[in-house]
Parts: sequence; structure tokens; C-alpha cells
Amino acid sequence: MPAVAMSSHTRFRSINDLSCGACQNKNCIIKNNLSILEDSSLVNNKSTLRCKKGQQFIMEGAPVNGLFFILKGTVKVIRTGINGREQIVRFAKEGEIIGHRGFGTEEYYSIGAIALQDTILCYFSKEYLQETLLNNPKFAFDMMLFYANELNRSENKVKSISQMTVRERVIDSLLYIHRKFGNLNGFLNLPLSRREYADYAGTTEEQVIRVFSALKKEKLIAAQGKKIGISDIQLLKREINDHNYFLDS
DNA sequence: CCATTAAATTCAA
DNA sequence: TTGAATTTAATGG
Repeated sequence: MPAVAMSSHTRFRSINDLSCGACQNKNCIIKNNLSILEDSSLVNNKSTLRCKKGQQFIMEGAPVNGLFFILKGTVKVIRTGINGREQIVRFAKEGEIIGHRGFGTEEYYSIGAIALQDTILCYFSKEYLQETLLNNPKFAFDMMLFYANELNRSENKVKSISQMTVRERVIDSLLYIHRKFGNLNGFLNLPLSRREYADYAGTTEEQVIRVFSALKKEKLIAAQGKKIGISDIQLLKREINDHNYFLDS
């Protein structure tokens, strides 16, 4: 009789089969090209990694050997600043790529990545990726589109951090989370601490708390602990549009 | 920035 | 399922 802890939600679904063929992920570039890639050395040599919540699976400065795809869960990508301040570069969800330069000539990671929830990752080695990209134009094209989008988003973020006020940056962050992760029961479908909002918006935890309090008073958002609900998305959007910022991604 | 208090989450029995 | 322990939020100096 195996004494398994019942307290943790240990539901063993059919996640036993982690092969690309069994994957349900509609966003994954590899999954979407599986007709071409099936039985390729890339797919057959991938490895999977399970991360617990809060676990860091890419350390800044560690050597690069490949590329991670998220099979399940969410991840934050960070870069540590000069004073030890952690800047969240982006949040990533199922189907997205972590460690963008994993197949290039880069030798060491310039970013770190931490699981926000229990997460399953697929890991593809640099060698097989390079081989596959060289041989499959369609796959290479899809990858290029993904990278172009990321670059666009990253450039927008630079602008927002340098030109917007704290309040606008916090609102921008809320809208970004809403866009990307959507709502669940009227709350944003990704629980983040105020510190994480601060690290993403490029401000401090206190500032975020104060902006949240103001927004609550103005009935633009609702907050219960870590759960944030957006009450009036139109007004929020307008507030940053007036400062001539828009564009989705 | 830090200290205090209130509130929420986690953990283990 | 509960409540004690720990972490996180909120406020004011």
C-alpha cells in the first residue's frame, strides 16, 4: 500500500505520456509542425523536466545547451540588475519558448527562469534544433514569426518603462496579464504578488500597492489578496491610450 | 526606505 | 478540515 500524501492535489492524469505525439498543446510550434517532424531526431531526443512552484530552472550565467518549451504551467523570465533588483522580462505560458538564444552561438544565459506554478518543460538540444531548422523551412519560418513577435513586444516594453508614469506602467502590466492569461471567475487567471507586478513594471512593491489601492477606490479594479479583478477595462485602456500607448501582443 | 499591523496562504496533524 | 506558522499586503512614519 503506497503511502502517498493526499494533501497535495496528486491527480495523475494522462500526463504520463509526454511525447509530442500525445501533446494537446495547440500553441506549440513543434506540435503544429509535427506532420513534418514526426520521428525526427529532434522529437525523439527531447527530454522533459518537471519543476515545482518557485523552482528556478535557468540560472543566469549558466551554459546554454538547448531550448525549453513549456508543456504545462507558467514561468517568469528575469534579469538581475546591478543592485540586485530583479527585473521580470516577461511571463510565459504553455507552448512558449524559454531561453531564446538556446540554439545560437551564445554560450551563457543572460536571463534566469523560474516556475510560477508546477510546470512541465520540454527540452530540445541545440544540435538537433540547428539541424531541424536547416532542413525545415516551414518550421524555421514559424520560429522566426515567434521571435519577431517577441522582439516587437520587447521593444514596446522598453518604451513603456522609459516613458510612462508609475501608475501607467502598473495599469499596463495589469492589461498585459489580462491579455495574455485572461480571466477566471472574474479575476486574472494568474496570481502574482505585488512584488512581481513591481518587478515587471519596473517599480517598487510599495508603489504597486498604492496604485492598486487608488484603482480600487476608483472602482477600476477589485482585489482579494493575490487575486486581482479588472472592473473597468475600457477606462484602464483609455488611461494609457491618452498617453499614446497601445498595441497588443 | 523601514516598522507595524492586518490579512491571506501554506502546512501538517 | 482546522488552526498555528509563515508569508504577503497595506499603511504611515
